[in-house]
Amino acid sequence: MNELAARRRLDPDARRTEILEAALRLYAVRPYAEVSTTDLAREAGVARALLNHYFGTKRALYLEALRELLTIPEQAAAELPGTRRRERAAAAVEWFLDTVTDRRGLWLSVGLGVSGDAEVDAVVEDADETAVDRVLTALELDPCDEALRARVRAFFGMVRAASREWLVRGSLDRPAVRTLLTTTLVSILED
Amino acid sequence: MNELAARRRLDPDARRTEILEAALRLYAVRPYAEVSTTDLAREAGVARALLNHYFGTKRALYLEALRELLTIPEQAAAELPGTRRRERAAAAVEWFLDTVTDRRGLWLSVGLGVSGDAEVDAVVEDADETAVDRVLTALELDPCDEALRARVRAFFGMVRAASREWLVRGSLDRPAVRTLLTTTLVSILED
DNA sequence: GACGCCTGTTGACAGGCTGCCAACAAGGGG
DNA sequence: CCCCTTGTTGGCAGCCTGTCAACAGGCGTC
Repeated sequence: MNELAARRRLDPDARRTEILEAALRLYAVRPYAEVSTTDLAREAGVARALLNHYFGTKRALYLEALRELLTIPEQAAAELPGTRRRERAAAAVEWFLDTVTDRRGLWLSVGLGVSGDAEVDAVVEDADETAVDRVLTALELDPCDEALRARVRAFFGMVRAASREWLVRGSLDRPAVRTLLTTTLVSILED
Repeated sequence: MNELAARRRLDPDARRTEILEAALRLYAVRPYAEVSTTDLAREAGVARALLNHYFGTKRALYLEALRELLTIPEQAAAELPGTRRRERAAAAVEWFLDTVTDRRGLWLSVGLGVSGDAEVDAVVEDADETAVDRVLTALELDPCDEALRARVRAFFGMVRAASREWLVRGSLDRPAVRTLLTTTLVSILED
């Protein structure tokens, strides 16, 4: 921290946000294990100890960043066009593809699947839970049907894998992904 | 290594295997980041430096263990009962569920999804590739159709997520998973 | 049966990373 | 203008990993 930038004194919330955004920027490029707290501090233009002060632990900061990333913009999704279920499902898929296109770098980098790590999994599962709510509500289905929710969560597994095929491998183009996901979504909804 | 066990001199292959199996045992319980080379060495009853001697790096040992775990027993799977495609698909799914039931601990622990880490992903993708071959061959479909392969890989995403719902969450029972996967598999095969 | 060599095996070292704590200083209140 | 709250930092202690020279098991040789 003996850089050009002098010692600034910031509002805690502002500083927290600065650090979080720096973290998101780094995790967008390299995976968790390859980012040191020194890197994070440098990117945020801050002393390393400040990370611990605000987030306690490197891991906690990562979880926070992950949660931030996975938080779906709560907007819309309720107002989907179409009347028949298949049309509404197609619209939901389309909306998802748009969102992913925006956040492409981050979405793909932070790890999209289940990690085998309990805390990381918990964050991902939380995010999935609200996503399931959104989907079921948008499709006018019962959000309390546990078996149905489970099938949608399973469907999300395919969503992640299909995104990868589309964005990383390039083995499917966007229309193909749309068709695949829409068809599958409709199919799993009917028992 | 000043334990009870005296210094044994082993055939390199045997020692390699011992270490690998020790690693699989540990990774079955704790995730990669929480297992130190000291732990690995103790579990294998060996000096820490020997891990590096045989595998070069802690990470390389992990990748080896992961590859070992994901290697599908090459047996069978070609001789599936049933004649119609749906029957054969159902049989394939059933076979998969049996396999997972066996290796449950390991399968679930090592992380089932995409990790965001290039090398780990590569190992998982390799395993997926041969799995795709098996499935398409068993179902008498063209293993060279790239779009088809991509859809099957996407399907594997659902397979992993559904396994989780079944084994970890208990939100789906085995018959429900079977139905879900079979239906979906058949559905994605027909463009 | 004793000796010597090949090589499997190990202890110790160096570098790097994380969490913690006492000390420093920005900047608003008196 | 000074002081005090508290945001911020440098440095310390502990742990972890990769490397290397040295040790010793056990097979071949005499």
